[in-house]
Amino acid sequence: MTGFNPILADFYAAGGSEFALHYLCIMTSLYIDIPDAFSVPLTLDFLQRSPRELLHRIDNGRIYKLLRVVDERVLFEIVPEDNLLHINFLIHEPSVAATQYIKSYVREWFDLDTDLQPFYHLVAHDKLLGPLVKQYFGYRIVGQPDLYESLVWAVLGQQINLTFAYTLKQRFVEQFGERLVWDAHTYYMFPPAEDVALLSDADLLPLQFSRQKSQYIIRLAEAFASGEISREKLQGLPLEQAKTQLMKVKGIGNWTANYALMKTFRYPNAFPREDAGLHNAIKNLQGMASKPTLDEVSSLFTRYKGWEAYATLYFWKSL
DNA sequence: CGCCAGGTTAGAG
DNA sequence: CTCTAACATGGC
Repeated sequence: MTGFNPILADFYAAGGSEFALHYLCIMTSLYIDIPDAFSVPLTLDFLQRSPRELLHRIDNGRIYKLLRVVDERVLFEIVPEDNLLHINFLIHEPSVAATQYIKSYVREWFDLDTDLQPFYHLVAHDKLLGPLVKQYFGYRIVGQPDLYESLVWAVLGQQINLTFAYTLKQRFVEQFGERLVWDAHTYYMFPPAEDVALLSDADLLPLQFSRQKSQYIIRLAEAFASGEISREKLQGLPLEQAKTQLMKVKGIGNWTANYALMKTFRYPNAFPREDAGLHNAIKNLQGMASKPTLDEVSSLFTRYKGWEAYATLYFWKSL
């Protein structure tokens, strides 16, 4: 605890302890309202895609995560309840600013502020997506509020299968990320750009990064550490301008830029048109003999105009 | 062993 | 602007 709390001061003066713990629990609670079209089980499924994920932990339907907020380390759990998410801060009470940050982080992470009704209305009778949005009602884009982390993860996943991408990420986070042990579990944070900027191929090649991935990631970290790129600089730009800025960095092509625009900036019309998984999903659902060409993808997506990101999410879900 | 994977770049036409 | 080779390595 930091700062003076008159109630706790009175309490400590009285010499009790059980009451203090109880009181702390109440103090460190936070509630987030969730919209109707939000599926907790589907969100948890997504978060548990890989057993190698170290940046959050799911246990008994609760989500645990450690975040750095300026110079604070905040460990919290998210407890889904009927129409809200209950957030408990563990270890210690965060500052007011950090509390607000966590609250907006979670809202962004699960995209709780998007009204999905227009999308559901648009594709209700769509031959391809209609059945999917019924089956996976309330499935939302789990985003990545941190632009740097979003881009590094996208580069890690370029041209390799997702299983191996998670292996690389696990090694990267274990070796270079800060960790905190609490209640017999280890929580990790993504390696900060300032640290990664100082690495070299000699550090990353042993983790089985290709020379290309190693270079892309180090240069990306340098760009963030120097302030050359930041979420703040790109926030609010029109989609095409933001994409152009991102693609100036080596290793960020059209696919990666769109991925970040979709997962971090949440442009509803951004989507990775070149994505292999998307192509396979379309091929399967259409019963095509081979994967669609880029022109065919563009043509198909005209009917999802304004909701391309969510259309892509449900195509991926079909795989 | 072969094919593919949540691609990107540099270079040629 | 489009097409191609090179990159690099695990998963299945």
